[in-house]
Formats: sequence, structure tokens, C-alpha cells
Amino acid sequence: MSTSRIAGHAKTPTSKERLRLWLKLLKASRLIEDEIRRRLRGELNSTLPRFDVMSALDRAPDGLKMSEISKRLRVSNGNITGIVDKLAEDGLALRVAVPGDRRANLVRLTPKGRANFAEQATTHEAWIDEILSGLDTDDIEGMIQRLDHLSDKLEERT
Amino acid sequence: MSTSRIAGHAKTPTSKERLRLWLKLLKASRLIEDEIRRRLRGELNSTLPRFDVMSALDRAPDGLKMSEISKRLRVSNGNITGIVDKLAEDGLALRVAVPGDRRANLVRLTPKGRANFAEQATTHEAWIDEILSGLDTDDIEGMIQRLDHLSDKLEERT
DNA sequence: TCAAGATAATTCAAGTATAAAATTTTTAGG
DNA sequence: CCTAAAAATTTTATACTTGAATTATCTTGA
Repeated sequence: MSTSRIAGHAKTPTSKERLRLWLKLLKASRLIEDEIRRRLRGELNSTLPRFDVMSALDRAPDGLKMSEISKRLRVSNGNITGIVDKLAEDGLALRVAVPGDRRANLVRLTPKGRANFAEQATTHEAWIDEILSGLDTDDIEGMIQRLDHLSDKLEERT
Repeated sequence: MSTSRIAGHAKTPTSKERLRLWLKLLKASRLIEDEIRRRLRGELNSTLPRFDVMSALDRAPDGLKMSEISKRLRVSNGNITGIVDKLAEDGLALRVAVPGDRRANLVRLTPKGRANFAEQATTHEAWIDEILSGLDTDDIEGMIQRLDHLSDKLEERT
């Protein structure tokens, strides 16, 4: 069954319009993401993946399994192994055995990691506040709504 | 409704709202980007950076200097070297000497590269069309406007 | 019970990314 | 001319990312 496209009908978006939207979306998010990466590297001596993992761990005081972290951040398992290794080396996180399942570990922030992240999170929020200044509430609310709508559609697909 | 927000009177957004927007933006674009990467790998045996470089080259029939590519794609120079090396190995692009400046090269798609990209671009556009189906014209136009506005603000900063 | 089979994590190879240093070539000032 | 600065690119070092293969450990059903 194929979709019939009626030429000139205003309500049906064309593939060109959809492509345009995607390119704009990618551009905007990369502009912001690159800026955040630069600042994390330059000012906090960290990286976005490290920040993301710590953020996930911070929200789970009881710890998360490796696989749980990778599911939440939508990155591969092997990836998380390396990042958690680094965090552990730096004394920011540690692996704890799971009683009853010797395959799995729980990863937790150490007190040092928790304190460290609290600072970083404050700084991070201020960056975003600065970077996104110049958008008014209508812009923000409108975009949040539409992005939610979009993400919902995308997640439905699976 | 219990909120006191009045259309046309945009109150100042809080940093929490801005942070929320950023997280939504990042989520949506990663959902799409990951899907595109998966398909490029699985169906076209390619990668997003390769596709991006070829896309830039396709739009510049006379070729682009390495530095010009990295400026357009906003990635580092050293990065482009590796990607162009790969494309050249596969016979999709080649380096041409710039008459009068032996420091620089022009990179061009080969006929094979051009044909190859034409196919990929068609497929890519169809993917986006499919992935973003479910958004109506209002969603798309509204988002494009706001993303443009956002990107403009971000680019002003520099 | 006990061999599949599923699950958790790690390791590996290949590719992508950056910043900084190095190399080669061009351009300008004296 | 000649040398210092600038420009274009590559190289290097480090880190992130994925998907596939591997190891180790459960879980299950005949």
C-alpha cells in the first residue's frame, strides 16, 4: 500500500520538508552539544559521556547495573565498561557485587563522586541557562511540546 | 488550568525549563541520529561522517579544500584527513593539487563517488521521510522556525 | 540432572573525534 | 633576497563508540 501524495495540498509535508527539519534539528543540537563538550573539557576536565554516566548514577543512589546504565543512556554495553573504568580509577565510582548474581555488578558513585557531580551539575545548568538565553518561554514551551511529540512517535516505532 | 501564563506575555524562563528543553532536544536528535547510523551501516555499508563528507563534496562539483570541509561540517581538520583517506581508498573521492598552492588539496568525488552518493541520498531522504512521518506540517514548520531561531542565537555568540 | 539457551559484562577491531605538535609551503617586511 | 609569520594539512596522543566475539554465570525444561 503506497501513500498517494496530492500535489499542492498544504497539510501533507513533503519529504523535503522533513529532511529540512532533520538537518535543522541536527545542527542546533550539535551546536549546543559541542559547546558543552568544550566547556566540560576546558573548565571541568571531564567529558560528556562521563557527565552523563555520573548523572544517571546520581539519580540512582542504590546503584545501577552496567546494562541498566547503557539502556538509560542508549549506548553500547562495551562503551559503559570503559567509562566506568575511568570513573573508578579516579575514585568517583565503584563496582559492588550483586548478592545472588555473580555475573552482574552494581555501579555506585562514591561520596567523592557524588560531591564532584553536584558541583558539575550546578555549573552545567548555568551553562545551559546561558547558552539558551535569548529564547523566551513561548519558544521553550513550544519546542518542548513538539520535541516530546516527536520522541514519542520515534519510540512508538519500536 | 491552574497556570497564570497568558498568551503574548512571555515570562522569563527558568534555568530548569531551559535544561529541560536541552535534554529533550538531545534525546530527539539522538534517537534519529542513531537510527540513521544503524541504517547507513546495515543497509548502505557506510557511516554518518562518510555520508556527511560526501554530501558536502556533492554540493561542490569543483571540489573543496580539506579545511573547507572541516569548517562546513564543524569537525576538526585531523578528522577529515582520515575520512577522506578512507573515501579515497574506496575510489569514491580523490585529492587534486591546487595550482599555485602546493600546501592545499582539492577533494572531489569521483564519478563512482558521485553515483554512489546519489543513490545513498535518495535512500537517506526516504528514511527521514519514514522516520518523521507522523508529524504534520504545523509541527514541522513550527519546529523549523524555532530551531532556526535557536541556531541563529547560538551562532551570534561567536 | 544437565545440556541448551539466555543474560551480564568484558574484550576486541575498526572507526570517529579532538587538540596540540609537526611539516611543508606561501607570503610579507626589512 | 631572506627570514619570520601565516596557512594548509598531516601526525600524534588520547578518548569515545559501536557491534561482534568471548567469558562467566544463571535459568530452564526434557
